Amino acid sequence: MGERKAKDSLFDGFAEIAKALANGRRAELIDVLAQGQRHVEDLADQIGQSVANTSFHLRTLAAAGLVVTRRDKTRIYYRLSSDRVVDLWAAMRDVAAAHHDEIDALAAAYLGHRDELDEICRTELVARIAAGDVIVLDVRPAAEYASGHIASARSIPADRLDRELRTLPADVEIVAYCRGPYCVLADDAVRLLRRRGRVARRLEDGFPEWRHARLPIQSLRETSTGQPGS
Amino acid sequence: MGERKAKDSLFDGFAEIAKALANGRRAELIDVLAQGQRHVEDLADQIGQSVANTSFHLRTLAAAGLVVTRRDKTRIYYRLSSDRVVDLWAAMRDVAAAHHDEIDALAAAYLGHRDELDEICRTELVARIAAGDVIVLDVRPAAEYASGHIASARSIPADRLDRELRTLPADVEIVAYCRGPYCVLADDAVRLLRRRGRVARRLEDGFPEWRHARLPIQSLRETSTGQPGS
DNA sequence: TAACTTGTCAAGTGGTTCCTTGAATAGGAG
DNA sequence: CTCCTATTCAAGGAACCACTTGACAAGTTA
Repeated sequence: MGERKAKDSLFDGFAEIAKALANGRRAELIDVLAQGQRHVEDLADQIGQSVANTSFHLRTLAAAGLVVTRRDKTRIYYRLSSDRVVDLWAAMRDVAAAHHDEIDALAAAYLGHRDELDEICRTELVARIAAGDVIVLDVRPAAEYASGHIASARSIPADRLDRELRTLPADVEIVAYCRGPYCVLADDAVRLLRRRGRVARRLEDGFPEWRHARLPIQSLRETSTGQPGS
Repeated sequence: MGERKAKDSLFDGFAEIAKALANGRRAELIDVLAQGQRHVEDLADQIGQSVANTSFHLRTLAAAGLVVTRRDKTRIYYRLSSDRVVDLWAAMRDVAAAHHDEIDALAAAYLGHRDELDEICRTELVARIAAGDVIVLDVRPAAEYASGHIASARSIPADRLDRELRTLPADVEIVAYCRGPYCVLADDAVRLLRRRGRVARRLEDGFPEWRHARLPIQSLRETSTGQPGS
């Protein structure tokens, strides 16, 4: 094999990784899987696609080595093959946010205006948790909370928040968080809480970034869920 | 616009970034541009493609915001739009090396066996440079050396090394470096130097990683070349 | 201004990707 | 063993992508 051809093949190999991420639906899958493992039907529902199509996308990701599977009873669970994939996904969002002009407009269209939400940064939240004068609220779906969440956080999925609001003490500030910087769940939660007269803010980014910063986390059913090692 | 549609559009936007990298030739372009700016004809030569096709690929990268252009006299120079793009490229290679089984085989086919080359790590090289008992050799093309190189390094492009060997003192260890972990230039240089009876090793990774580690660098023609700010 | 250089555009061809529909598997449950 | 459920496979059509060739555009130099 010629040197040129060998080099081309190697870089085609690198490009395979990018190809796997080069589709909006697969990007959404990575974003969901960054929260923890999920089964196919669940993922199909998350990205709003047919099960067949979702299965196809998952195989594409698996072929590129970005996700791996595990069977548990009748379900097949997919998860990211390592934290490196989370880093890659974060790097992609960073570049997109910094250099792809359209992204700002698209993010605004999806997320709405964020200026008034007063994000709280991770270090400040750590201090507030230590001081004990704040409630940390995980508004992601229950399965994601089970897979791993901020230590001492309480779970109220976004779609049940209005109903379960009464179970939250009224005189303590609430900090809501969700999947990451491009997830609406915490934004919507903060807006709802404020309409109901609570003092609420949004945590910067989301759970994967908190874990990446090696801040304290917990998970339910430690053995069967949780995140990749390696 | 529905929430689903807005979310899909946003993630399609992220996928645009990956699409730009989802081609081996474009990946090679990024790899070359990580060394510094280059003009189109030069880049076409580097990736072994026609100027027209190279121009097309460069526009694709530019549309995704990964590269920007600057005209200088009759030439148009492309460079990466920021260091974030270098990070993204590094993250991609990391994931590929860790999870895509094929990559190992392809890398071996292109690079040959590296075991015998004894890489030296960056921190060790910093100490050896301070001690002054080593020659650092940049074997990349002259244009890349001019755009930026390890402080105190000397430039002898790989294709001239055999002829200019005599200008190197015989009793000092030589450390060669090039573009990065997937570049053959330093490997070939070390092999050649050893055949000629010199003591030589290869630096881990290459120049972009050295710069990323914020270790001392220099460049010629500081104003017109060099790397992106931001 | 005219001639030249460099880079981009346009059209065409062969190949690949995405998503839908409907059928096939592979395990677990009864 | 048979049924059932979750997932995967296969076929097909519309859309998109890579690379070639040859023409065009935008500057620079004389």
